[in-house]
Amino acid sequence: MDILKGLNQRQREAVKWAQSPVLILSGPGSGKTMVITHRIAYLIKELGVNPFNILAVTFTNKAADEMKKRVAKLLMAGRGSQVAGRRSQGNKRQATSDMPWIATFHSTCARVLRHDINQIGFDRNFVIYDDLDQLNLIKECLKELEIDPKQYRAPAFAAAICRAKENLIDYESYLIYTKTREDFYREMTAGVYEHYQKKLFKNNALDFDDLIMKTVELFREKPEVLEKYQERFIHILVDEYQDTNHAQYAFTKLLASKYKNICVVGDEDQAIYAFRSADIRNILEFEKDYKECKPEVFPLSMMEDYRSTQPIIDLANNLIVYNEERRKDKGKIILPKGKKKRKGPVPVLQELPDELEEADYVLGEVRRLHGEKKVPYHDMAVFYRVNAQSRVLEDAFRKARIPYAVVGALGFYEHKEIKDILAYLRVLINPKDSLSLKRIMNVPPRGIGKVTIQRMMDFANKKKITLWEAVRKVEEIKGLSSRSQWLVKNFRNLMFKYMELTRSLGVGELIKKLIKEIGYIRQLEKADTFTSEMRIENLKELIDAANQFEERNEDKSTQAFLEDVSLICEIDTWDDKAKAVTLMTLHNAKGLEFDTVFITGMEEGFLPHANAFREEMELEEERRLCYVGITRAKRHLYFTYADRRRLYGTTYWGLASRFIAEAGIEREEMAVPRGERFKVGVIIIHPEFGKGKIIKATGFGEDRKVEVVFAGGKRKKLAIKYANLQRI
DNA sequence: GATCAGTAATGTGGA
DNA sequence: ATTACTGATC
Repeated sequence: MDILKGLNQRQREAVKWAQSPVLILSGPGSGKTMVITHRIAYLIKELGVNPFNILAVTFTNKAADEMKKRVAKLLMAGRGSQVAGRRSQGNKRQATSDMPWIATFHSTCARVLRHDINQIGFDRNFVIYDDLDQLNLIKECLKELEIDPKQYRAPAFAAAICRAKENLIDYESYLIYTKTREDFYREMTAGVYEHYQKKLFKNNALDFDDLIMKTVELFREKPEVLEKYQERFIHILVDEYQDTNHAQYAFTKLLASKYKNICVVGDEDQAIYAFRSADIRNILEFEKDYKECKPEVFPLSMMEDYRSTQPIIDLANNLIVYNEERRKDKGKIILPKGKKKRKGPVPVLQELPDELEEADYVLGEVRRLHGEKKVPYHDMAVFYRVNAQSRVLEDAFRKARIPYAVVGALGFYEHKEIKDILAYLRVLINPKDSLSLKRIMNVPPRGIGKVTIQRMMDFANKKKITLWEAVRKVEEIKGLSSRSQWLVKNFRNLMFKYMELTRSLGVGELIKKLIKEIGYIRQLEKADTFTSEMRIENLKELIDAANQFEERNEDKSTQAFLEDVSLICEIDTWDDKAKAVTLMTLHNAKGLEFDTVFITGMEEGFLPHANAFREEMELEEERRLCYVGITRAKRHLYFTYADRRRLYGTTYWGLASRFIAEAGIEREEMAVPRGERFKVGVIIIHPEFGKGKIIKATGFGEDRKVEVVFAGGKRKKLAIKYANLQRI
């Protein structure tokens, strides 16, 4: 039973229980990844499940990679002794890989669609559009629908379409929905959505949300396809279940509906993606969904924390009880491992005059901890709510010559030069991709200007053919000068040549040759601007990445490479072994841990963010975000806020975040004037309701009123004058 | 047709 | 502050 070694009782149960759907509620630092990986290993080694029949879904590639590594390690250990006991569960025909399928939702769906999307009338060679491509395509739609892009913003349509897809609402449904109410704007959105979707189809492209939605569509429309995958993925595990949206929920539900061997792991207190339609109810109501879930056993909650010291755990617990939308059944506060309190330094709260001094303060502490406490740089992180806050911090780190790494901002694959080259690859694979074709036709400049491209597009629209076909038939286009035609023909020959080469060359070699032939680097050198050098470096890195991809993967095709890079996100490429302090948003911080954590910008309007003030639900999400931040810290934790903060060219006058008081981080100066006894954070006893904590306080003296959360979760507004409260 | 300069619009979080 | 778009100039 070596797989169970080193696990506590709860964790063992979670690993072993294979007879029903399983919900595991895992608090921060409770060994969630360990449970998932050990469960996978247990299924394979102890129960004889074929790895081929296991699917584990995560939200980032980084999490997937980490999980793969750990599973591989577990499977390697004691190899040989267990193999004899392995019983294959069907699917003997198919090649058995030693490793289960561990990947993100998006790449899992992409893979399914690569195989079977033709069954619902799509081309299997589709390309994947990122959000910038999406935005450009929507702009095209607006133009064609003659909607004034100044009056109606393209990003607003993009967001609406994303939200719709995340909830599995296709444009037909969206249209029907709008018909039931008189909403001009929604009707317009429905029109854009329809047009956008048809254009995607013409380009043979899918956007991110399509990957999930089309897979669900495929499963629903083709039961035989669904069954194929149900037989393939007999055991399903989902990580970060609290962050699944409706589409992802439907995907897992469909897959699991046959064998019901589904194990989901999550923590609603760490749900921070409602803004992209993650639905916290998925985890709150898991047992309703899966009736076979044994309520006497599950949910299994793991609230023992192996990560943080007691003072940090206390703050996290203090803060999170202010949220109402939580599962009430798990007595949910984090407990230190083994009931033994781990001592540690008291978290620090520091007020600063402005964002520059805030950065200086952080730097000072980084230096001190590095020097005095020997905390390595890579074990420290600075968190902030919005990406824009990173600039000042970066400057400070650069000046101080302390190594740092920013996660976020502009990702490698979002750089213009990289996107240009990738657009070439896309067209080579899928010439129907008119958006990418338009992008590269004159990059680097080869004399094919806007007018020429517009004429070709008009021609294509008139003849109902794609832009690429228009390129092929350029001789037939009237109104183009012979010079233009000649230039287009040259471009066409170039593309023909590379379409051939795509078949014979590896993707690394292909990119290298292509960049050279089109003179991309030459043109950058000529431009010799501030960024040229960096861009050339980036291109070299791209070639590198392609070569590495070929080394690492079985499928070395350009197609596979494109898919890989399309689905990479920023956190995936961040290397935590680098000897650098990490700067990132609170959203990116989930799932990570550091010895030292700085949470900066603890101000009303930033954390909680001003856009979250309207609804209690949104405020709770901000609180969870703060909770996530706090619980990343193993030992040292800092909060900073600035009285005055310049951002986006304006000055914001900051008030200390309400979360500071809620978490019970007190500074002397923060006490209410005239020494009010009943202030926020104070624990009281009420003669009728018992023990509670003050979460809001208004008025002074005789008029003092407080809002209290009582132990059972009840909230009451009380006047000090009448309610006989005792401080404890 | 390419390039540059000035103007206008925008700013939460992300696969 | 940065970027996207427009119009004027080469």
